[in-house]
Amino acid sequence: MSQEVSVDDRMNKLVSLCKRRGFVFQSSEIYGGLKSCYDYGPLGVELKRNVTDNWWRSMVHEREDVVGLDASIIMHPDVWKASGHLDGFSDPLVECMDCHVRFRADKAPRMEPGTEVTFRDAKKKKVTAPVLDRGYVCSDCGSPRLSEERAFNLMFSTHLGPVASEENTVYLRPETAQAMFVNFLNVQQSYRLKIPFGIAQVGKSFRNEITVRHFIFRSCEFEQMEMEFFVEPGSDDEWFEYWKKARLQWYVDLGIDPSNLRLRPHEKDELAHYAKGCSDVEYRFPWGWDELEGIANRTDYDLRKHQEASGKKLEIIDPNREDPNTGKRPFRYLPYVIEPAAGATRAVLAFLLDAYDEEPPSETRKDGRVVLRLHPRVAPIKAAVLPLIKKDENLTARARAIVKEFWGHGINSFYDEKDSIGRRYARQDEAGTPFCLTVDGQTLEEETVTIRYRDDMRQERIEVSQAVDIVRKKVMES
RNA sequence: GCGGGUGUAGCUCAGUGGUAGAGCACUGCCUUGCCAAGGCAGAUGUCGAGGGUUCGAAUCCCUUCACCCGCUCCA
Repeated sequence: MSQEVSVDDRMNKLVSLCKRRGFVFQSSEIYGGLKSCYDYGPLGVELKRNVTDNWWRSMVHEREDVVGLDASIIMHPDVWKASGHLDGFSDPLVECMDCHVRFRADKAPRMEPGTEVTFRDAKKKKVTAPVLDRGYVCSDCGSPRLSEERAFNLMFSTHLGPVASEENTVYLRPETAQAMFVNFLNVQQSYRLKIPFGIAQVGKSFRNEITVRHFIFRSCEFEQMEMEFFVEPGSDDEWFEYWKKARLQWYVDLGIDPSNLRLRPHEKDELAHYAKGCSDVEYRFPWGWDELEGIANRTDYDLRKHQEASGKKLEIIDPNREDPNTGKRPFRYLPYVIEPAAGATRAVLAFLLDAYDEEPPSETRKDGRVVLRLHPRVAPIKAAVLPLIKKDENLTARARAIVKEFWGHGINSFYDEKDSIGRRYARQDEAGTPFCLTVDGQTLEEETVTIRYRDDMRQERIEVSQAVDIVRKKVMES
């Protein structure tokens, strides 16, 4: 019990820290805030960019077989008709008049209309009532006394053009994936790609979720990191296994505690209609295990749907191979797709929660400290440069020069001369800055600075001329 | 959307009808100079918002917005 309270506490403390230090603010706060919308402050924007940049680097830049795409958020409405989002996103919801649970009509237990069913009402009394013509009962208590079905379209709609009308209704994308399918041949042909290959995209998606919860975990406007990997049918199982492993490892490599991560295969009844297999990368959030990323074997479902709906062939033509069925060249086929689809904003929350640590008071620090043990690669600021004494212009000038040198090498670093040195270290600990360089009298005499490590507060002296290299190596190699 | 809870300074919170507060944080100066040191001075509030009751509302009533917990959905 006490543990649950402290876990709850951790989330609340993180939300406070996010606001206090400028990671995340509530959107439009001075107007009372807007549901589920959040803004990323000076440190938050750096962290989020580092997360997506590291994803891009690992998925696109460090591979021969994956290329990038940045597609428009508004797409032709037929795309969503073909993908099934226009239908599938209008889930009829029903509320139980007895237990007040809200559930999806299409997932409710079916019953023959007119059947007398016995269930317990709100006062737990046994009641009998006939099943309505709709032919289902409450998925929770079994009551047939239900509200009307109400359709909820989960896509945001707007109009393309100044006059609002049915004909020019368009939608904000509910996922980035469809742009990769629609552009499949454009990318493949322009870049002379051979199967297997992937198309990656990072960007915002929008869903009118029924319930939003858990800070930035589930919001109506969110950021995705998705990659569609096109493979020859038959090799899909192997690639599915490959990407499951690779994606889990990505989080581990960026410092998430492996004991807080797991791969959870979907149950058969949980699988989306298009998927042959799906596994979620889950993180142990304060409220329980929850999804960071889904890796799905989408088969040729999407390309087939778009091929049918658009009337354009989306097949790969391999002139050097014979069709296994006819024995003739070329071999034409629709590739299968393995999709690792990650939530970037969810990853940000996981990185923050996993890094959040409170140290009790110790000999060196009587107040204890709050420290974000972020991996150096995702840390918003890599190095803080601090003159030991503000009054000495020689020290401040030297420190500022060092910061400039870091900037010149593309390393985000920060200059701070305000308050005592201990207080400045504490501020950087809360910001997750892995390294502090302190410029003191010795610096001017022998061109050395102390480097102080966030995680264990250890200090050592290094040559100023090597500072950039040392920090860069620690950021890149750790 | 349903049920329960919360909303007062940047953060954590006290304040149950009678002059809006504390700690930390923040700004300036002095002292100190390697882990949130001390002193002096200072600034800071639509008491979430709107309406009502009252001589008087942070406090009572109504409406609304946002957040948290459960149900539900998803990356």
